[in-house]
Amino acid sequence: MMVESATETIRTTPSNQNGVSSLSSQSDSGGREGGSNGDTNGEISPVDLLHLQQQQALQAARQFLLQQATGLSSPSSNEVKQAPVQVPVSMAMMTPQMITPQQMQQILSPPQLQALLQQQQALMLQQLQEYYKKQQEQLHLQLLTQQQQAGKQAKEQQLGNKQLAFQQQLIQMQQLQQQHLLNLQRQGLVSLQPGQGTVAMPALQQAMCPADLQQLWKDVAGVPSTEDAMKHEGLDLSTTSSNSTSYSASKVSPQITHHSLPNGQSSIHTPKRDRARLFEWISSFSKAEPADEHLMPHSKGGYLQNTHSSHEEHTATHPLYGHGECKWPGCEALCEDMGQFIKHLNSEHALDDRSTAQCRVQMQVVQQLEIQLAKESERLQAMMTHLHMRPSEPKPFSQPLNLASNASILKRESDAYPEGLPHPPTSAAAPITPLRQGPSVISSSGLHGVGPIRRRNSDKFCTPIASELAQNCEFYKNADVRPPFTYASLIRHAILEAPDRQLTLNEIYNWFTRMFAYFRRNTATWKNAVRHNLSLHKCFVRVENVKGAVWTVDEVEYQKRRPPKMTGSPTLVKNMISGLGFGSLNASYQAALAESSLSLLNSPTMVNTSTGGSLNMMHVGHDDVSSTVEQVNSNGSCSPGLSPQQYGHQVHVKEEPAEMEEDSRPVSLMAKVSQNLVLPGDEREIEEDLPTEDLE
DNA sequence: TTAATAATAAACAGGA
DNA sequence: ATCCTGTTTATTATTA
Repeated sequence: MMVESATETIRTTPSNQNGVSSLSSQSDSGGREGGSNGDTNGEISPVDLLHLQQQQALQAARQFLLQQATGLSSPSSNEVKQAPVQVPVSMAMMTPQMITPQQMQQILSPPQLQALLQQQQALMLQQLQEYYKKQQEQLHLQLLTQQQQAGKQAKEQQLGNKQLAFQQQLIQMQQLQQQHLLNLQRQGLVSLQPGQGTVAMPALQQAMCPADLQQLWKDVAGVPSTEDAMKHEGLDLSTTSSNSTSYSASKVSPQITHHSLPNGQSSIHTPKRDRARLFEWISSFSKAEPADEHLMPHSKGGYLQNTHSSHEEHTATHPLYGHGECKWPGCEALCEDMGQFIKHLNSEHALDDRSTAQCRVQMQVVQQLEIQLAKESERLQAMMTHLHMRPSEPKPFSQPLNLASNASILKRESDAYPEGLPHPPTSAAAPITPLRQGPSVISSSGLHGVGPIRRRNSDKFCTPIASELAQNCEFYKNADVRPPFTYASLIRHAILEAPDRQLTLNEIYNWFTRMFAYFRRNTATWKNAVRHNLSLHKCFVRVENVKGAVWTVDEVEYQKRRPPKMTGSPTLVKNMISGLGFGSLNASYQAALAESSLSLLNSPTMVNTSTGGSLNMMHVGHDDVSSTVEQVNSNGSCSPGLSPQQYGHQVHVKEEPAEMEEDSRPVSLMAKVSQNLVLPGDEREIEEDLPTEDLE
């Protein structure tokens, strides 16, 4: 299901590229495959299923991460010129049957790649979880049966042994499952960038809810008691088994158990080998850490290292020690001083299975929290966006709009945003793209990563440049990928990002090189293009300054030069709306839209007379959703009442009231409308795919 | 097929 | 003379 939605994106890839048709067919089948697998989960061997999906996801993931790694492994200083990492693109060489992850990566925009990966991984994890759950239940059932039978037989020792075996199996399952999950994370999710990380790892969230984690902690903490009990051969099954069961019920355990534990012997009983493995496991994280550090400064690896090298540090403070007690999860042992704590740490939390398992869990907790943070951040952003543009947006045509329709707009948007799906980061900002010309962004972003290219699509209607940039800032900074934006939109963005919304040519250059690795080469080419754009487009206004000339943006002009195709009569607008497949769109809303576009047509003077905030806000708002947010970022002065002067002087500098926006307004409206409309639609699709996404 | 748009290349001018 | 900035024209590709 999720896979399908991901491939859906691919399927709609533009038909102008050689490999596209092949892509469609390929992804189509892939989508079906994934879907059917998901449905027949119970029938097909889960291992096969996982394998298949893992391969799909990981293949893409690997490629993506590779790209990231190459971009990020080099000194990440913005100014450092990076060796261009270019992926030779030859779509023509693509055979219909062969879509390499590389090509996928090139076709998909970073956010889309992320979305795809996340969806696939989410799917995998979900299915994994389901499968594990089944296994767990089965096992538990068996255990109970055994208990009953054993009870009847009244053979205490045998019972003990059997139960012990199951117990061990349970524990092993837990561990393996955790490891499995973590492996998946590591392969696909761990190294995502912070910005992108905000949308990453929903999969884990699906696999675990906070309550699970809590329970998990208890259970993992409970492991030692089992261990001890087993050592004494006098285990208290009633407690331990229930513990483990409750854990496993929510967590699951793998069938894989059987091959790692052929005779049901717990790893606890083979400490040497396992410790070696554990150590290896842990060090793998420690080693992996440096590379990822700048991506996830708060990464768990550091934590792990801290934990395990703590005895060497002996500093006055210890992250695991506070208020006189050990802060090791689930420990809370009282330690009078640091020395005692260290002692306790070394004795109780040495490198063993339990500690490692707890570490794993802690990692998951951290990731869980990161996910939560990401979701909340996104929600905040959506809220800000919403509050930002709403009050101003309806103004120009507030009369014709009744409250109800306004409310419906509001609702749609607010419904759409907070979901915090992996996809939305970009799609939320570029809602129009997926449906109307969905793939355009995709194709433009990576398809021709090198050389002279034509790409402008994302700029077509509502440029999601701000949010896209915000989301993938790091990506573009480091990856030698051409940003899928027009020069004009980039320049505009650069200028608007400036504190006083004006930049010299050189500053614009610097912004380009700072923000995009791609523009750190071929400087002559793109600089010429920048100059060309500045001169050519009326939306860029040159203002003589004391110290030279600066460039500003005339938002009105910028909006004017927007796609002419979408302009037209309200009927057209209406038709388009219905044509977009929003059958469910309520009629009054449509009418209101049409009407509002009319009112816009009829009141072109508003544009000029009202240099006030509302006008500007409208433009800003409609242009790209997050540009309002972006203003918050760029200069703290941004507020719902964005000072008109900020645009005001620019508007005045170069004003051509005569030729009015007979078309620009409807365009703006359309863009706005599309955002409001497509989002929900987009949302619906994804919602079906990720039913458990939104957990709260 | 056509028109609009964008990217690219390049010629050119003026100023520092 | 050279570089930077800015304007303009031409060509080509893409898209609707």
